[in-house]
Amino acid sequence: MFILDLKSRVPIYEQLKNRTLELIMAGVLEQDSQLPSVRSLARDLGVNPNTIQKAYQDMEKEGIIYSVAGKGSFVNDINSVKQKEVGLAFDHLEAVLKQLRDAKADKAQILRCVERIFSEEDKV
Amino acid sequence: MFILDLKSRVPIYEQLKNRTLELIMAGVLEQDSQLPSVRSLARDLGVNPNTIQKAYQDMEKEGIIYSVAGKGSFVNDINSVKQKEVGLAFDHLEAVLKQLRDAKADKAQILRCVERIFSEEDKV
Amino acid sequence: MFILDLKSRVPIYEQLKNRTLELIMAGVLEQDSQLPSVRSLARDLGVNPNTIQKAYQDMEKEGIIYSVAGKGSFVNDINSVKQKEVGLAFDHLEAVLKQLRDAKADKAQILRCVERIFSEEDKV
Amino acid sequence: MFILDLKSRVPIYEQLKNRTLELIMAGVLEQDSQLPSVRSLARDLGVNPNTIQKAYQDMEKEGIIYSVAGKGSFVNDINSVKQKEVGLAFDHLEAVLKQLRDAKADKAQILRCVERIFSEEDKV
DNA sequence: GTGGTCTAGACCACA
DNA sequence: GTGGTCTAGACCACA
Repeated sequence: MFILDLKSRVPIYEQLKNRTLELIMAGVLEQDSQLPSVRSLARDLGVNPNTIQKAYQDMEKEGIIYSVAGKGSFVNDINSVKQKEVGLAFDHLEAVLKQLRDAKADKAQILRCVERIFSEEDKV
Repeated sequence: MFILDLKSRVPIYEQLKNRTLELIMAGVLEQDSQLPSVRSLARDLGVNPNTIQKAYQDMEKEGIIYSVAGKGSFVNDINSVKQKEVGLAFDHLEAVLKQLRDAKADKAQILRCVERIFSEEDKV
Repeated sequence: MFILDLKSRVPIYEQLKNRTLELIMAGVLEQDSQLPSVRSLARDLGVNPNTIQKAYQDMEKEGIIYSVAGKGSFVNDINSVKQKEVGLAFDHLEAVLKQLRDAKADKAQILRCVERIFSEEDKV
Repeated sequence: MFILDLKSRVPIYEQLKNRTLELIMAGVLEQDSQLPSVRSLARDLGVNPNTIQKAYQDMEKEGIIYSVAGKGSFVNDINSVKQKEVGLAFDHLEAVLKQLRDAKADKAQILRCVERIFSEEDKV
């Protein structure tokens, strides 16, 4: 479920956060479902527990997950997370569209791209 | 023409590269037009010459500009640069669209976004 | 393993890149093997860390190595590197042969040279 | 006869020297033939006369040409020049062959390369 | 510990 | 003047 690219320049704890968000957005991780413990995930991924810890702490600060002492970490209310993610994605969309417009890209090609992506299946 | 956000986490030399690409894509910097010299730009922006140097050398390695000692730095053949940039932008577009699709975003809203951006003026 | 000629007009960071390529081509540095850290190599060679950094970053951009902050620098997929290097060497060979041909050099002498080099041992 | 690549990183005065040597090696410039004057060549090439001057001075120091005050610059004894050039070319040949050998390149392919180059016409 | 960014400032070759 | 190389040393994020 969690896969890392150790060669990537993206920090491992960022990869963990991104992957968790992906799993939430895709409905794999549901509200209040438990995340693997810091130690077990560190062991499975062959990574320093501090790195997992940092990812979890970040996500807790951002309201994505919550921790219960002695029990573990759990997925928080999903709707607010989803809403924020979609908002960010629309911001990115705007930025890319502006870039394409300024580069005199073909609007029709962009529309075809939208149709194509939305007619494909989604896989996580 | 060149503006920096010193508070940004984006490295200064990256900002310079991005800005130069923007100016090229917008047609402000034309083929073989001369860029400000390393030292003069450093002075104008209040930045160390080494930082400008790094941006310029990066861009030279990427084929965006060419530098000749004793003469200055100049914009390279623009078509290949433009083509590559548009290709990258479409890659980004695809990624964002997939993200929005997986998040069950409204396709109609995306199409409205495209129309809106393309009906606005572009400013550099 | 790494030796510098400080008197040479060839920049130090270029010498480092060349030497690394030699070690890769000779099979001394294998895929994913770790290079000395920027600081330790700088100390060993009596050179500023920035100079090592420049060599490593160049090689990373050229796809020869990959660097991950906090972990180190490692040799990348070797086959593509080897292929490119051999291609370049053949280009050089062609250029030199043309020069010799134009200078009316003796073809037999060139062939003897080939035989001689290929009957010698290679040392790295 | 003299062509420059202003985008090249090779200094202009080096390009001038290389081109002059090429013309000598190809027999276009014969012994005691006169080179264009510093001023006229500078004008023709759109280059600073100091740059031409530097190339001529270098070549005089290296024994390739000689200057007569008030008359101009002339090609020196050609045999010694040719001999030195061929010597250098063989040094390059050896270096490239060693590189190819260490990279386990195919000797037969190298021999075919020799045959091919020597069966082609030479053009200056 | 690791690599990445940046400043300050020197010295070089070239035009 | 131009860009290119290098030193010395600081501070940062990440593992």
